[in-house]
Amino acid sequence: MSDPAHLLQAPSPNVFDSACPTRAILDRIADKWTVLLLILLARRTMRFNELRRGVDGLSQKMLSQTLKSLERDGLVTRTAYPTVPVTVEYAITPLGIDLAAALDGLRRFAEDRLPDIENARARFDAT
Amino acid sequence: MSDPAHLLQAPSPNVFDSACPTRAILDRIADKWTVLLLILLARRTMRFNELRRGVDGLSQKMLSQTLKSLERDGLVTRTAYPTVPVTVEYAITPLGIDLAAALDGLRRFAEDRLPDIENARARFDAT
DNA sequence: CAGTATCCACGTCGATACTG
DNA sequence: CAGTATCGACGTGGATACTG
Repeated sequence: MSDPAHLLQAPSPNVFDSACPTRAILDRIADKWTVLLLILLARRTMRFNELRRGVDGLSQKMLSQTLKSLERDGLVTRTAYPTVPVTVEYAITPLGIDLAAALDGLRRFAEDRLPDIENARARFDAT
Repeated sequence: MSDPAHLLQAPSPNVFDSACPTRAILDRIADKWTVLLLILLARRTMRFNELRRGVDGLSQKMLSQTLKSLERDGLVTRTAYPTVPVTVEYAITPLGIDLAAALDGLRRFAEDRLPDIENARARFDAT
C-alpha cells in the first residue's frame, strides 16, 4: 500500500530529468539577468528605467523581456500609473521573495569568495 | 578618518557593476550545467560518464567544458587513476560545497514551487 | 572510459530606430 | 518614461568523428 497507482501519477519532480517541467524552471531562474533583477526588486519596488540603471550592461530589450517572463511566472507584479508620461512600477511577490532569498546566496558567494576563486585560477593557470 | 585613501583601493565587490570581477563569477555560476553538476557532486564523488548519465541532456562537450571550468575555479578536483581504461573521479571541494549549498536552494525552489509557477502562468496567459 | 577536435545550426542578445 | 520591432553579429552548444 505504500505505492498505490494513484500516488504514482505525480512523479516526484526532478531537475536532472530534461523532460521534467522543473528543469525548464531551473533554466529560467539560473539566468544572469533574472538573478540580478530579482535581487534588486527584493530590496525595493522599482521603475523600469530605474532597473535599467541599476543593472549595468542590461539592454532595454533583455530588461523588458526578462521582466515579462518574471511577471508571467508570478515572481513580480507590474503596475502602470496613468501619469504623463506613464509610470510603471515593478514589485516582487511573495513567491519572488522566496526565490530572491536563494538567489542572493549566489551573489553573496560571488562577492565573498572572489579571492578564493581568483587564487584557484592563478594556481590552475600556472600549470 | 573613516575613509582613508588606502582603504578605498579595494572597492567593495558589486555584482551589479559589469566591470566588477564578481559579475563574471556570477555569470559563470548561474549556469544551468554548473548548477546541476555541482549539486550532484555535492552528494558524492562521481566519474565522468557517471555525471553524463546523471544529467539528462548534457552533451559530452559541455560536460567536459563545464568540469574544466569548475576545476579551474577551485570548485571541484579531478583525479585520474592509471587503470585500463583510465578512471577519472570528480570530487567537490570545500569551496564548491559552499556554492552547492546555495545552488541547491534553486533546485528546491524549482521542485517545491512548480505548482505556484504553473498557476501563475495559467493566470497570466488567460489574459 | 574519458576525453579532444571540428563543423555548423540555432538562438540569444545588443544596437538601432520608432511609438504612445 | 516605458516600451515594441527589426536586423544582423556573435557565441553557445549539439552532433559527429576520432584518440590515448
